[in-house]
Amino acid sequence: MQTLPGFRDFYPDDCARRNYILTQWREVARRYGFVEYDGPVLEPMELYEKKSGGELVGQLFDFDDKGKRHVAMRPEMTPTLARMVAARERDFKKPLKWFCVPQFFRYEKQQRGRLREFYQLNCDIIGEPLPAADAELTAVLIDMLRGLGLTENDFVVRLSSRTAWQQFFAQAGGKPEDEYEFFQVVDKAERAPAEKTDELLRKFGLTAQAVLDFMHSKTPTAELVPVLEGLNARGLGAFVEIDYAIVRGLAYYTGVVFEVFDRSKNERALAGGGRYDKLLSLMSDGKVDLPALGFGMGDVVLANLINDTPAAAAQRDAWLKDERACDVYVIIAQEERRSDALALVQQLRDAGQRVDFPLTAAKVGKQFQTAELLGATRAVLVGEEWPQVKVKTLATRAEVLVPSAELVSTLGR
RNA sequence: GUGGCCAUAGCUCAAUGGUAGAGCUCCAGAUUGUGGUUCUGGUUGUUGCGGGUUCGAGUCCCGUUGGCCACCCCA
Repeated sequence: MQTLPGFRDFYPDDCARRNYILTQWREVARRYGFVEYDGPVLEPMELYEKKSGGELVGQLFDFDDKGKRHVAMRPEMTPTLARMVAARERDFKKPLKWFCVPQFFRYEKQQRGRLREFYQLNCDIIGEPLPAADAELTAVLIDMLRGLGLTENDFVVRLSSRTAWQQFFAQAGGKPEDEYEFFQVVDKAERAPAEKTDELLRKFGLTAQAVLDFMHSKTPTAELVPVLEGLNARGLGAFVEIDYAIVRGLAYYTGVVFEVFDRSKNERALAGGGRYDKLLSLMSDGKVDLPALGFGMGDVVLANLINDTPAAAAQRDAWLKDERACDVYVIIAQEERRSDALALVQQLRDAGQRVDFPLTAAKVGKQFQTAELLGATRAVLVGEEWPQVKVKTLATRAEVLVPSAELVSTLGR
């Protein structure tokens, strides 16, 4: 039996590498004052039909449960977040800075950087309309990646603005109800042939050239200036660029939008997000009307980039080594000392040490080999020296004799 | 959802249509109280699965499942 397509087994090494990313995400989020929340993995289907108008429903893992409820594995967090905020909005001081590290499920064809199951950090700020929030969100995003050993040479945040395109469209005489269709054309303008774009834009009285000229202008709009200032003040200016080619696919973005790309261009987007000031109101049927912004960052593309960035991979490997399963391996050189050894094992574990030992009789050489394999930093040899034991530092091969009663305090240092 | 390439030992890969192999890993020993090196020996396969062509198929053909890549999409 193999795993379902797009799903992963996490062997201990894989699990440790995954946890490295999740741990860094949580640490940096907390450093920025974000608090963690979570919701159900399984949700009623209607929750997702409401927001997207059914377009994304084909990419859901959905089924009928035994109570005949139509349910779906969660493909994203925003609907759940909207429900949670709407239900208890008054309980929380604004702005809310919430994060979540959910596992998502999307029925898509897998390829590099895209599976059917993945983890995605979600950070959202709710209840703050001013650009200071956009700068703070972008800053935490940058520091997430810096914390994983990536630099401005490895990735770039491309900042853009839906507002800027709205104004561009309005000045050309476009109507607000045509905005989304226009955004879709803009989104594809760089990839599509100019003639095709011209044809699609004709009804709006626009040309491909006009759109591309604006797209490639690097002048920040009034909305983006304070965001850039906020990042420059933090010393993070080198990580961002203005790029109006970023539009984002979905309809609900209202202001600043951004995507993060690796400089090598080998990967899909590392993260994406932006402001969605109307969405909470839409999803709560007007119960709460709070401005909001957020981003999502998946583990799959990120892990690829770390693998292919030597400095980041080295930092991860150092972390993994530090997380190894075992501090002390207790070697039982004489089986008649096994119960004495077990007493020591228990004392060390009570003192918080990570301790392992052979469950069955084995040669001393084999036991050292196991200690080595488990990444133990020290071995404690229990045998003919009793009531003393030998403490050996495996890296230096240095041995000292220690009375067994003093072992815990000796190793505690 | 559409199209292209691929599938051989735990891993990386060999094998003109003619006896399925190598390296690494793993296990054991050299070494009965001392580990990463070294040496010796050993285990491991319905060649993804199901059909077909052939005297004979890992190899050719059809189907199927899975993987990789591009497009589509990307909450």
